[in-house]
Amino acid sequence: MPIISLPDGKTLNFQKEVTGLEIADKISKSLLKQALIMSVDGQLKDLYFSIDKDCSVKIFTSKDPEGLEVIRHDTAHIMAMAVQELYPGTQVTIGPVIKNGFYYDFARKETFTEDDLKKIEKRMSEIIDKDVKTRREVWERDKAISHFKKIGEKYKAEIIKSIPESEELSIYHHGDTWHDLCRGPHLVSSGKIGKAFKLTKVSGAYWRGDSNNEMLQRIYGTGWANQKDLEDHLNRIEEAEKRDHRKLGKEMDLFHFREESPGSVFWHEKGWTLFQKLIDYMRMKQNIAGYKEINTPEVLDRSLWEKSGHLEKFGENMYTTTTPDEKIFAVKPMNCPGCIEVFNQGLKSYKDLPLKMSEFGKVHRYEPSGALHGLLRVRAFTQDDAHIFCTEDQITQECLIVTNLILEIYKDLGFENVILKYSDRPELRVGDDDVWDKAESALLEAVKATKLEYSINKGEGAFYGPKIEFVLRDAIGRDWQCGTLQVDFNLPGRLGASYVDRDGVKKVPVMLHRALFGSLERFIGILIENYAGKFPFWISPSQTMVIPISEEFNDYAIKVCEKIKNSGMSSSVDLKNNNLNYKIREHSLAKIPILLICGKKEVDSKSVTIRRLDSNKQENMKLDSFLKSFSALNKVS
RNA sequence: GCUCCUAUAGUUAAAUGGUAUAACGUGUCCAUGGUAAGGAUAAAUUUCAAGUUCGAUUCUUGAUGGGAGCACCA
Repeated sequence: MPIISLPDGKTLNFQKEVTGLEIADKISKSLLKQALIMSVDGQLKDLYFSIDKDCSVKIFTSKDPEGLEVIRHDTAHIMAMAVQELYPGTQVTIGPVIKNGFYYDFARKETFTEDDLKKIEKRMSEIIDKDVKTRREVWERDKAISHFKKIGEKYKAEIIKSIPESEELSIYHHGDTWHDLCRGPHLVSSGKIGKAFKLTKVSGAYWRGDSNNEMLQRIYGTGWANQKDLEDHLNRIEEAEKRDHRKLGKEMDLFHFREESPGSVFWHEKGWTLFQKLIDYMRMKQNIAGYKEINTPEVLDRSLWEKSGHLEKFGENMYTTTTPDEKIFAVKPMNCPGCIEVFNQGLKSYKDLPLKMSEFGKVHRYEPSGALHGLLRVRAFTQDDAHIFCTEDQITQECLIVTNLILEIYKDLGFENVILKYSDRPELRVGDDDVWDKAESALLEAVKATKLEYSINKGEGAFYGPKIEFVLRDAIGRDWQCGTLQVDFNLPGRLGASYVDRDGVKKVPVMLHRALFGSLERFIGILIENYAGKFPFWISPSQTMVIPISEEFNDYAIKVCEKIKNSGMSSSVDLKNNNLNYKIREHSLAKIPILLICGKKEVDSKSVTIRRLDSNKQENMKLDSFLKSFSALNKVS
């Protein structure tokens, strides 16, 4: 006689075993129609799961995340079913729910084409229209393994072998012809899925995510509760495409890439201006924070990289170069060894610590070709790097100071939403475990002290120490990993760094590695996408454009432009033979924040009429007051 | 690096087994203008290498670059 408690506190009494469907029916007809899945004492179950004892039940619809997830999961199953119907001999592997949708990995000799996706979509639609019923069975391990082997599904058989003995093996049947090994739960029938899904792309993916394994074909889909949500999602993708920094970089004449040097940026004047502005800004902030800026060579003898451990642990990513007399040098992939060499000049005392040395160092890393992606992943980039030499006692405090600096800088650039990722020791590493213990606990303590949200990534630290990464959220809700802070008990010792402590004994300092933007190149890519190319006035690479209404006012326009430049802002004057409308359109599309129009009225009153980007309001002001108020805007407070 | 897709004026695209078309941009000329495209005209293009073919920009193979993922990662 189960008594079912509902989320609103009410209870329902039943005379005998009861299913989720019956409970929903008892609550209301409309809930029965909308019900997708339920939780029984917090555990998600199929709606036809039979309940025989008292428990609390919650029924989910497409409005709940749980409901949406099961819709996506079922869509993945129906997709696999459609694929196997259309392409016999295709093996199924795994098909999980992911953000915004799902995918399923298949093993098949022939490749899936875009046309195939359309055919699969159509077949899925037909299966959904047929509203085939779902049925769950529990199988014996051995039966399951031999069954899947027999029908040629060797991947499924392998999956079963890796499932712990203690777990129940459930098989879901969709209709009479198709079944899949799955943990579930699933919808009652295929009709519940609805039609708000779309297969989006097909690509390769390694079996079990391991690049040593064979490659499968992965079909991605997006799935939603209703048509509107699907459209909204597709619109969001379109919006993101409009902001693509590779597209905007070309349109706005910021940079380009070319075959001769894949993954290295050719900065154009405007892009380079942006780059330099960020460096100027960082320099100012770091000066205040007590950093000493240095610069070290880009090409260094291989012996240094052997000593530091880079050649051994990072060698696959390093460029080396041989001189005419057969000496081998490496192009630096990181700035740290060079920085330690600077630290090593002259005797250091404990009184010098913490010693903060910054470097805008250009590093080269031979990244796999498939990883390259515009400015976001390049082979040559400039780090806003710094190394802080300190004692063990100072680590936590220094980490906190760094974190605050990072947050302040992100905020100035328009990013207020920051989370942390903490990564501990990787498999491939230098240094003893007790040293790692110390480094990890000191850094984790600092992470906790920031009171920011953080996640832990096991085994993803640098080869010389644990790290935290700073992830910021942009204007359209995407997360970007930028800054990093790493605690290093290893490299200073390897490269012979030391300081004289209070007791007169030489000791090895701890080194903190930190970068705030991470890579200037990457950060600029993120900035472009965040602002859709419409930069805040102070970092905009072309801040103002002066437009005379006709040739008659060229002299005045030139004078205005000169005055703006003399006040430290950038300005150009458009003397071309086009009409005003044309010029306004052209420079608005070029995303110049301020246009200054000069005609008779302005000449007579020594004023300018300004037009701000994305506004058609005309603001007339005296030239002097323009210069004054906009110079103030030209720096962050 | 792996799988799939892809490569045409400066840019975005179109077309074809007989060397290519449009728009924007650029140059020149006319129009001298008040807040998102005034008019005319000219110049400019098939990634590279092999193969098939009488003939390849088009078909095939390879290389290189680019794209979507995977793996790797700032």
